Amino acid sequence: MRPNNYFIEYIRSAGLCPTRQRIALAKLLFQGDDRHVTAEELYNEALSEKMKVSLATVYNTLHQFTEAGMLREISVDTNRSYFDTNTRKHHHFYFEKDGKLGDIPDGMISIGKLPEAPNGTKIKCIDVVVTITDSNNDY
Amino acid sequence: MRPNNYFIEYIRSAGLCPTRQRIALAKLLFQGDDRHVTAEELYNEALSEKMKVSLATVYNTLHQFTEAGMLREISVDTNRSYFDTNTRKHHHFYFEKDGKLGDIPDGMISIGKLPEAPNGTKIKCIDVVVTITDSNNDY
DNA sequence: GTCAATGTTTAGAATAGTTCTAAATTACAT
DNA sequence: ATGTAATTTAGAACTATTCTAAACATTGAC
Ligand SMILES: [Mn+2]
Ligand SMILES: [Mn+2]
Ligand SMILES: [Zn+2]
Ligand SMILES: [Zn+2]
Repeated sequence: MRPNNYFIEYIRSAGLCPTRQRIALAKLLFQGDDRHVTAEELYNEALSEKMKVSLATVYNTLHQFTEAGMLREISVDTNRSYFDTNTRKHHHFYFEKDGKLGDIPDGMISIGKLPEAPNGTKIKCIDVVVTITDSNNDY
Repeated sequence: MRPNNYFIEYIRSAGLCPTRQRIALAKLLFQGDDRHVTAEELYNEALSEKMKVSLATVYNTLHQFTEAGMLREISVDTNRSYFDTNTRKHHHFYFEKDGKLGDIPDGMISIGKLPEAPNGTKIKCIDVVVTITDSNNDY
């Protein structure tokens, strides 16, 4: 159970004002284990904890935290964005059935040599997604 | 320049009726080199070739072709779906600047051993996306 | 060929996730 | 405390996509 101050300092050190909403959302995000959330999920958690925060603020905050390197945004499903509290290098399982993401520990997957990025560009990131499907839809 | 009949047979062999719209879209998709298109792009191509087809049909057709294994759907950007005419195993560059995809030939990347899929599930596919960014946004 | 049955297309409405707007509120340096 | 800049908010707007249900095309039997 981290002290309130931990979150305030974390937000401040990212160059953002530690507002009531940002502190509360940071608590939901960074209190426990690493997680993969959608905006809507986080908003609903906030509501059920009786927090006073708007959906727009949840979106703003998720993007600001991402911009600040506290979160990573992941595109696996074209319908919703996922935000990952684990910003270390790692890859993902995508469980199609329930729309959940799971981490694949780094080292579990190795990437061979890559073609060079064209001149004037550079590789920003490499994302591996292993999509998991229910095995009983294959007859 | 493939004959009309080629497309008709291709569509038929996928278990779909070779309708005027499906034939014309198949021509746009499978006439030349492999491509990565969005629904909107394909629709605009169709319009500029004076084809009579609706956007809903473009979406329907892309999904039916995907279902039938003629296309592969790719999620790199949460705002739009890409459809790939190359259904062989291969991975992608994503050029963030212009929203274009490029193929990474298979063999260029190697994936190490993976954790097992949980019981009752199986691995559907493994997708690697190498995001390329303009190198001048890094000071 | 005709015809019925089934499959397909379509325009436009609807949906859903996300972003925008501009007014109200809050944070914080002085 | 006060003023200024940053933040939040409700709701409207936006955009990609899907749905609806009526019109139309394709197919296979005759
Ligand atoms: Mn975003
Ligand atoms: Mn789709
Ligand atoms: Zn993760
Ligand atoms: Zn491809």
